[in-house]
Amino acid sequence: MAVWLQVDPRSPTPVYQQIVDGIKGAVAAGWLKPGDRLPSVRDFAVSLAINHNTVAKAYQELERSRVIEVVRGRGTFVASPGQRPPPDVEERIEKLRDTLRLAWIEAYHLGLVEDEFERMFRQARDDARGGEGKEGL
Amino acid sequence: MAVWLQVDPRSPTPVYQQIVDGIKGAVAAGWLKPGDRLPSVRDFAVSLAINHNTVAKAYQELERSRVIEVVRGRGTFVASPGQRPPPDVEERIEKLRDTLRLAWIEAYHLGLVEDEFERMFRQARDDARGGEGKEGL
Amino acid sequence: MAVWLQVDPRSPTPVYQQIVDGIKGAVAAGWLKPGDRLPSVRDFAVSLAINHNTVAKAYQELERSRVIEVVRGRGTFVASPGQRPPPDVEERIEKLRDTLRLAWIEAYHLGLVEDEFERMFRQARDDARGGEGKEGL
Amino acid sequence: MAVWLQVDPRSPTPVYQQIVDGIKGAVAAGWLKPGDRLPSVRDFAVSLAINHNTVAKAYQELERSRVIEVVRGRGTFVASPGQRPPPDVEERIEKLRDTLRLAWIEAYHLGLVEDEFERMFRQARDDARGGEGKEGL
DNA sequence: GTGGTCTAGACCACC
DNA sequence: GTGGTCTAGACCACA
Repeated sequence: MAVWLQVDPRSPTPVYQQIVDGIKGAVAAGWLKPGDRLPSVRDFAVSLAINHNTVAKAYQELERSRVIEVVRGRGTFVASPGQRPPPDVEERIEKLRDTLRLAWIEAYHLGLVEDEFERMFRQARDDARGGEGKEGL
Repeated sequence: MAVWLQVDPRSPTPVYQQIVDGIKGAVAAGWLKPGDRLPSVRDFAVSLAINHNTVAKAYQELERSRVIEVVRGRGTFVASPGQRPPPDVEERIEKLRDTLRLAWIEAYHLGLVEDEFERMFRQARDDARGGEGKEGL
Repeated sequence: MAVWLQVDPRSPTPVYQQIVDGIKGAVAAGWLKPGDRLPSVRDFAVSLAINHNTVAKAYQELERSRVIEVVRGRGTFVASPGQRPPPDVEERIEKLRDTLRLAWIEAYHLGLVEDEFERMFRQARDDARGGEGKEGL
Repeated sequence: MAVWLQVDPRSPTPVYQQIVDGIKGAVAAGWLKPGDRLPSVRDFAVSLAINHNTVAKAYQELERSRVIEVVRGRGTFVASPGQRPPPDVEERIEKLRDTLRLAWIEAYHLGLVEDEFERMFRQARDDARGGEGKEGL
């Protein structure tokens, strides 16, 4: 419960964003379930070897995304999915649509044919659902 | 040849990246064909109303991606696809794989079911292939 | 006498503040009348499923606001309105004035026109006076 | 253009929130107009005698509220109202409704009669519209 | 020069 | 104990 997330300070992706992605992924894969408690910002910061403000920023973003819920003075918990959808679902879906469009373009320029890319797409689904552990199947 | 690309300085996506995406997209859609000549850095900068350094940075990135070829003294041209694949294809494919994985995760948190997301994926392919004009079919 | 107040630990509003608001609201709506006895700190804490220190803090604040009166050894009672105004009325009125000013500003940024907002203001009066039960009319 | 906002570090309202409120107020009053440029985070921090991170946090919140727009590398500008409403308008309106309800309750406990409070409400509108300067009339 | 990110260390409110 | 805020100072990407 303290090694399931790693962070690369040299990545172009901001560290707080890596945490956001990591936790969203853990929830989607079923490793974290609604009601589960996340480490405190300071504990998490220690185990990730980063500053606690960075974790706090990630938690705030995750709360805005309705992935987690902060209970005053008690801690941070995984939210129940679908209960309160994020306020900007529409925009996020539009952004996701654009991400897919750009992915197709990138695939074209990397010389991937349609079949290959569709296989990659389905493989990515399995990876997102808990690759190694196969929890999502 | 100067209105097919628009750039939004207020977007969170860097302007040079918008140019890269725009040109990659135009090539993938078939609007730009191998051998077509691109505007000069300075002309392009003027018609996009941005700094020419920004266009230069985009062209550099596009050359590294083997999407365009700069012929000193003659101009900049769309490259033939697949001739000289970019040196870091492996890395780029890995990044693309990760993009798709994150997209599945995001879809989960936006409450999209598998069918919806797969439909979105195929729709994105058609959009990437020239949406309105249907050139790519 | 124990279900008319609910508290949400996940709300950004501190729990003790929710209690204060709830009791002030119940008094203003006429659900609680001068002389009515409030639950003991410990009983209230049990029925709200929270720490008793939190209830105690709420009661302290309510006493400073002259909404309730604590009679040592006998219990806690709803005070008679207007008898002993809180010592800092001026300050509180000034704060209320500022709240209204900020509300107008927020209304502007939410695109509400003057009429809409005034209607909302009057509707809020009816809500404060006991919404469903109409006791305050 | 550098003294129109003051900040009180001892206020219970967070400093970044004071900045947010101040700028929202200046826009609502007409002191700041769409397209106007705001001071850079660092300049503003100096003139407010606070840390630049605090200003940055306020700017990010204002951007989420669609009150300002950040143009990469160029600066921060007042947005055109109503163009892109904030993604969570519904929730904000609900919160505003609750604010008004609580204001009525508070008014009751401060011994204000209905007429007085309605006058205060209209006075607050005039204050929000640029009190001293009367720009909004 | 602009905003964005991060660190190290501090204080505070709340429970 | 929890998260939230703030400071001082640093580095980076972008235009």
